[in-house]
Amino acid sequence: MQQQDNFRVKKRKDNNRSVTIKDLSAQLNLSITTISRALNNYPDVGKDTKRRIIKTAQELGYRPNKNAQRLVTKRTQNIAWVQADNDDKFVDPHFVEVMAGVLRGAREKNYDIILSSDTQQEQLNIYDRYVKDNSVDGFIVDLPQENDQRIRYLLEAEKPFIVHSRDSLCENYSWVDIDNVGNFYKLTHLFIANGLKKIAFINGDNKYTFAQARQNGVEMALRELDLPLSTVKIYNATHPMANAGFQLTKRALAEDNIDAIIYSSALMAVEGNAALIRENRIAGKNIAIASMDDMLNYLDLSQYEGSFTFIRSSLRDAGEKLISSLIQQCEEKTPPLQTIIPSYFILADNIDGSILENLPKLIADYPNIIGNMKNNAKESSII
Amino acid sequence: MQQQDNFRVKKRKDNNRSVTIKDLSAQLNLSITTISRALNNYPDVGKDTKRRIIKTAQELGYRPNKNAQRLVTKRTQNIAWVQADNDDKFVDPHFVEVMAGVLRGAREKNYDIILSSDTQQEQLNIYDRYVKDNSVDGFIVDLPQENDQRIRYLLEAEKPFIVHSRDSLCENYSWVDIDNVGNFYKLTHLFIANGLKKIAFINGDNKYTFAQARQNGVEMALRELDLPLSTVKIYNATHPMANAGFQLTKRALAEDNIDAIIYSSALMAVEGNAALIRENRIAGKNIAIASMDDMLNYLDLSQYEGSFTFIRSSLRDAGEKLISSLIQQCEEKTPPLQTIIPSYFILADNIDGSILENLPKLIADYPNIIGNMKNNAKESSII
DNA sequence: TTCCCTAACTAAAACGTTTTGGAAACTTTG
DNA sequence: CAAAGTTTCCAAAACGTTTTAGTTAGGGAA
Repeated sequence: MQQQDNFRVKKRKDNNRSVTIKDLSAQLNLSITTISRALNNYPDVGKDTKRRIIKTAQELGYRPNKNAQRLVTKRTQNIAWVQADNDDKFVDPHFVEVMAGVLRGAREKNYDIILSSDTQQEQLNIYDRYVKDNSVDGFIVDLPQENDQRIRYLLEAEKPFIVHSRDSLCENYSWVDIDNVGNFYKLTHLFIANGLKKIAFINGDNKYTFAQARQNGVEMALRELDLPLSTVKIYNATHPMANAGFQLTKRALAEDNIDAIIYSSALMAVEGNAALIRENRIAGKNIAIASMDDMLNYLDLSQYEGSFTFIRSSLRDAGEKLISSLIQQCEEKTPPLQTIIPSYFILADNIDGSILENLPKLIADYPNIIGNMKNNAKESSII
Repeated sequence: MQQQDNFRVKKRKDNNRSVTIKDLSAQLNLSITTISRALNNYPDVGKDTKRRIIKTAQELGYRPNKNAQRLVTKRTQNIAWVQADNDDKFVDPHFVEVMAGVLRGAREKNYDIILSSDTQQEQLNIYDRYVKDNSVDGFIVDLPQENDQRIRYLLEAEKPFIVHSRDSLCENYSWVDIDNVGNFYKLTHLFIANGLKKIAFINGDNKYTFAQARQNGVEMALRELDLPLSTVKIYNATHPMANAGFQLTKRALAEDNIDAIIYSSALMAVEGNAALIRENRIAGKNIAIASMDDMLNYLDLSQYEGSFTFIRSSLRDAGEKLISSLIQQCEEKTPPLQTIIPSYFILADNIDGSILENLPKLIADYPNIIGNMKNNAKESSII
């Protein structure tokens, strides 16, 4: 045995072969079992032995072969994140922010993120492949639509997953979301209370539940105030972002005599501002502007603060929460984890926010409306 | 044996166990070897048998266990992409565009992308881990700096990799880049020939080689024209993007009596335009503006065309080329693959581009300058 | 008939771990 | 001193593939 050991150690440099547990075993004259158990912190290995093992493992640069580990443990420490790539546009730039959070959380827990993309029809095949070929432990699901097929698939397959945003049947699974209903409910109240009469709401693509929820929030407020739904005219950016902010703002200005615009994304708000300037509409002067602000690090909004009202929430925090909840769910069987990421209102100088504090309590049961009002009330706060 | 088979097949549903090659073997009364060889297109399996095997494999939804495959073949079909996450900012939004291309190319070849992030110091540890624990076949390296430690590490480790952009010692490895030197050389010539006297160049962070190359191109043109380097005043956005466009434009306007600005990124150009408007400087009227345009799908530039000059190049194409070259390199031992992605000039209405056609031939040997002029001359074209 | 060749198949080893089910040596207890 | 624990170690099986090194059966040539 000992001879073989030395032979092995000498051969180690050949052909860039990795150091294996066998090499350690040879070097240390210990069984493979003992080494494995030492490195995995089992209690049944002597203190000195353990120290010795760890020391030479480091010296030789030993790293357990992940694929062997994964084969036997059936756990991969990989999380899949499949992006939609329908047309040649692809990729919401908000994705970058979420990703930053996800990657950070993954790193902490020693997980890796497997990223891929495909058309909506093909996405399920990717899911299926990942499930069946054992390459991931769980999934991150993005931008759900109502009755989303990915959610159905994963529930059926009993694979751990977590959804960023949620649909209206959000009972059985984990998600991370903001309080879209409550935020836009409050915002509508706020604008109406400040005397605004005719509002354009430039929302995202209505096929996504986040956009539906925002619309629901707006309409809930209007109903509560006994105002016609037409008080807020809704525009949907069917392809999110690309130029929609500019074009839809132009349309909104042309079609009605509006005194306020609400944007569903800061990217659209900034684009739209260019259109406003051309029409001599100045935010905070002769028109009120509000926007969701997802804190995109590459889009500096400080020049707009004071004249824009923002609902601010951190996508990065959402990303970190997504991955940490998902990993928890992969490692221990937990009930679904559902989190609301807090949002804050940053008010334009000419907007009086006192109304927000006196808003009627948002109560629990709007059966067909996305958003659990109980959570909202306590989590969402105002600066 | 046969009894066991049936037992196995019946048990398949239990506990969500995946279908294995053994199940197929049992079901079909064939050896594991034959099944493996049939599915991998070996010639030594009968036609009928092969058909039968493929049929039942599909019926049972068999997918070879990736981790077992990876263990024995020592090939993972995984590519690592490690992002820098230094401070709490992180993530160049240009990344999204490149990613779209990379993911698309990966999907085509059935590869997966493993994405992770860490601080610059820690990144090498991630590389080292991936190499030693056998979890990837190759690496994508982003935003290199001069004498980049990641490149040195990977050359040393003899792992396949490809760099987006390049350093000045770009001989030994694969990269995909645009002709930064040539583009900014031409642009400078163009502006000077159009009578512009004092230019601000708002460049990226100078620690990256792409920014250095762009500066080199500008200075090469000035030297050729016997103009002082101060003709173009260079500003570096030390943290790329975030608000730099706005702030640096304000500074540039305050510090000199400039008649032109060159932006290294469209994001900065758009931000900067807001600052220009405040000073009553109108692009194409009383100031000339040029910008690199990486075709960010979420940033619509059509409203600026005509008054801005753009150097346009597709990051998505770069992404696709990156991954396809890298995979090729992983699968066959090839010499380094080096690609220049073409760039096109889109001229502002008031800019005369005829100068570009008569530019002195860019010739080969600028030893300390990034960019191989031979490639540039033939690949870079003009619309 | 015998020998060789080819086509079609297979048993067993290997990949590098973890896990199972002990065994040996040493300590404590009565 | 024997019995009963404890501590520390280990051989072998298992994970699910691919690959190596064949074997078997059948057909054709001599």
